[in-house]
Amino acid sequence: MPWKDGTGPPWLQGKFKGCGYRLTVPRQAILDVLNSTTEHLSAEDTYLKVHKVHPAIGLTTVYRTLELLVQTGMVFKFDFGDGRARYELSEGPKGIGHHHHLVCTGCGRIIDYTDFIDEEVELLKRTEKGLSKKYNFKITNHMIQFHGLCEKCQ
Amino acid sequence: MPWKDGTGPPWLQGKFKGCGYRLTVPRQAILDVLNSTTEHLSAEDTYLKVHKVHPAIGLTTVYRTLELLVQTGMVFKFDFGDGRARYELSEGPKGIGHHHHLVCTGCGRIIDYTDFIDEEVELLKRTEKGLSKKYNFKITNHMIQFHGLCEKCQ
DNA sequence: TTAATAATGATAATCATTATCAATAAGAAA
DNA sequence: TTTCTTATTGATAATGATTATCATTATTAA
Ligand SMILES: [Mn+2]
Ligand SMILES: [Mn+2]
Ligand SMILES: [Zn+2]
Ligand SMILES: [Zn+2]
Repeated sequence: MPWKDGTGPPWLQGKFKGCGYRLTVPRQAILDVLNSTTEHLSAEDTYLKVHKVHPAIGLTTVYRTLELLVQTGMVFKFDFGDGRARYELSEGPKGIGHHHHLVCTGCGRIIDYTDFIDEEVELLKRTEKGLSKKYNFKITNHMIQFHGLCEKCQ
Repeated sequence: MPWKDGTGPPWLQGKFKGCGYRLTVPRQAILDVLNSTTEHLSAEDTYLKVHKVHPAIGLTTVYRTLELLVQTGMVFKFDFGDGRARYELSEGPKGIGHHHHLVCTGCGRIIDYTDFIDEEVELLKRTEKGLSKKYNFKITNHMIQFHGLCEKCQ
């Protein structure tokens, strides 16, 4: 979402302040959890992990913070079809970079992949440019998922 | 989902029977509604439209039927971020063919697009082949969304 | 400090989706 | 047809993820 001071899209930490938000203990803790996992955590997953270190932090705050992180572009929110939203740091030191997902419709397993990204990126750029022009749409992000059956499930 | 008699992936109508399911009045009515709109209907949207012609058909049946249609591949289920699932005939006489979506994060507007699909299709094929091999994943479908701000919202 | 305001967390409320289960409808058998 | 067997339906209640409230607490600026 819009950065209140007009700065670019920063990542993590003090970047919060660039939007006029406070980087509080709960927010820091939630960022830490997201930054130290490769899983696709639900709000409750996140809450449980945060809870181990900071038992006082509530589920409501986790929901609120995740939403804030999504709005500021620091976190991506996904729906993999299991009835709860899943969150993932959009970028970070320990995190995997930009990637797409394979979703097993059998067991729900998610595979991050970055293969073929080069070709994809090139095409996506062209596509985004064309779409932006034709539909006068300001594209800020894209989402690609492949659905199918994983090794075990097929 | 799997076709009980081993036939290919058919569309609409009597195709139901190929799976051992009955093409009942409610199911027919729901298919008719989906087949006569270009909107991305939620379960309740669908119910309301069905209700005008068949007031006896209940919301539960709409949910069940939509899920069945999704499982049999006749309908795609989407999450555009507004808290309810959206459904669209995967293919049909009056429907638009395979396409992807532009999602406005401002007002929720959805734009179907088929532009650049040729290039996309080619790349997707290659990508799917590569991913299938590398991860031993049987890919059955893909989902692409571009998120951003529409004309009005930017 | 103190004042002004942003953030938090316990709780209750929403609301889309599912589970139940008795009543019906549809297809097969007689 | 008539009967039998089973799939389907719909009213209702239950579930469960997410949000709204609101009094309390933490943070920042004066
Ligand atoms: Mn991922
Ligand atoms: Mn569409
Ligand atoms: Zn699987
Ligand atoms: Zn818009």
